[in-house]
Amino acid sequence: MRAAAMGVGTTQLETAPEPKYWHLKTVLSDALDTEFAVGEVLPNERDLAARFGVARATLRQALEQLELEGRLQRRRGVGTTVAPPRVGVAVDPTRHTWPGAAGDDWQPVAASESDTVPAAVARLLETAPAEAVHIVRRSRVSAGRPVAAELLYVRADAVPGCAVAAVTDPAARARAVLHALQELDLDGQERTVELGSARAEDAKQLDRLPGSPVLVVTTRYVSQGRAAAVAVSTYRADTCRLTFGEREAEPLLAG
Amino acid sequence: MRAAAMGVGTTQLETAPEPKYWHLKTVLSDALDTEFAVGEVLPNERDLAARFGVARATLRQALEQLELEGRLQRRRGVGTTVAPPRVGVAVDPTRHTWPGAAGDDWQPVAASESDTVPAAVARLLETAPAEAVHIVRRSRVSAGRPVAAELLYVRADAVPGCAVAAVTDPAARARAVLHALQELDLDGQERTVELGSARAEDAKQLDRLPGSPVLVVTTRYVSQGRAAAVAVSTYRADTCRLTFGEREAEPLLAG
DNA sequence: AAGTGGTCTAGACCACAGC
DNA sequence: CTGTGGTCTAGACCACTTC
Repeated sequence: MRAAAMGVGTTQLETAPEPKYWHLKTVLSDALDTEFAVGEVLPNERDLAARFGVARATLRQALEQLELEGRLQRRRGVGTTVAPPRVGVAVDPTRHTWPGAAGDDWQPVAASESDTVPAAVARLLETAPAEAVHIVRRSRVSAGRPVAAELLYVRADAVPGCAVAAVTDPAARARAVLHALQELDLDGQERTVELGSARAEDAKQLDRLPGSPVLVVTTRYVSQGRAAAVAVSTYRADTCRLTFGEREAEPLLAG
Repeated sequence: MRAAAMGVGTTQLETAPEPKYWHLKTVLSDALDTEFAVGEVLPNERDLAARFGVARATLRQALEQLELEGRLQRRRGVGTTVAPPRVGVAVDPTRHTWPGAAGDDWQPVAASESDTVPAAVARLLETAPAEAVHIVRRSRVSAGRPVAAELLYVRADAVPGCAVAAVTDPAARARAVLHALQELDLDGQERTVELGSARAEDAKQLDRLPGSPVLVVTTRYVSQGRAAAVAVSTYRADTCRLTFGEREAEPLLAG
């Protein structure tokens, strides 16, 4: 088997002043570069741990880091495989447009109406407590894989309400809300990016376990001097590289 | 003691279909919101684990997630404290300027010259193998805390070389390289954001342990139709929220 | 010296995918 | 059913900070 090249005794883990899992990560990382192809499956964790003479928990700590850096992909019941380079997803089209405009590659999933939104969102939306808000769930797919899940909050009194309220089918309603948005003037938008962990619902949509690291992109859409909508998009941190600017940039890993 | 409010038996961990650490994280998160002030120190891990009737490793898994989300700060030998809200750091000044321009809050640390740069950087810089490159290390401080470490790669033949080469003091040399950059025309810049883990050197500069999660911002500066410089900035993911756009946005946590 | 979080071990059982 | 990664335990020792 291919992985036999990652032999025992070729590296001295025990004399290092640094943690074993750190050393292990380095060794594995080098092995991935030189001895494995994208998509190839690694030996299972118990074998790998034995091969390196460490406990399985220690081996897992190294694998976790490599997965965090987008080098590995682990699936329960299946195995650990070498991940392809991160896919670059454009986040900042130079053109400032509303969500749902022609050319954005988000797909509406469903919409509902609510008067309770997370406190942080309410603050960004500048809504009063119990003010009605449309909530649209969307999904972004790139290269056949789901890369992001989104919750879009739209102030109900920012869009002409009658046409939307009449729609009861969730999917149709989502389209209706997005369509109504396009009629508004867009003054500007502000974005933030931060690290988070996937909530249960987003995790399902992203085909990951709850708690997986995600890049949370928060966008605030301003119309007529006031926030009309707030989008909270969660991107898979392991597989995505967010790109800003005119054109797609080349891949670059952390190391 | 204050933490006594997070009592045993108030929640049923054992009947949940979801992992214990996940449940635990939720309970702790709620407790942080309602019963703790920013900066307050939590009971130590052994006590907390006993209080919730779980192994210390399980408790630590929950704490790890909360730290990842910027809710907690853990320091070896000291304890676990409640973290302040993430600080927003502006990444995309509307004005397109070179690094080192007046008004950017980066501080040059040192500079050296090298002909070996990471392969990914060389690709972005469009340099030939063994082509000379200036490497400037910079540091970004916000509210008295280090928030980011940066390595700036500048193509040696993009800047007038003579004036810089004569400078031997690393700090002075860093300033010289940055100063030389300002003379060039800046056509545009492209940015990417991805998740990474701190390398040993960056971790030291950021006052974190190696491997800590960081947001890696890669910027490519284009002059006269060719890349003149590439900046790789690593921001502390636990304490930072990157902001893009005209003005600073309000804080928003992942949950 | 005492107390903290960080690392590591050697087991066990569970949840899920695929045959 | 088997094999995989995911969760969990009850200990041990280490590195670091503070007194």
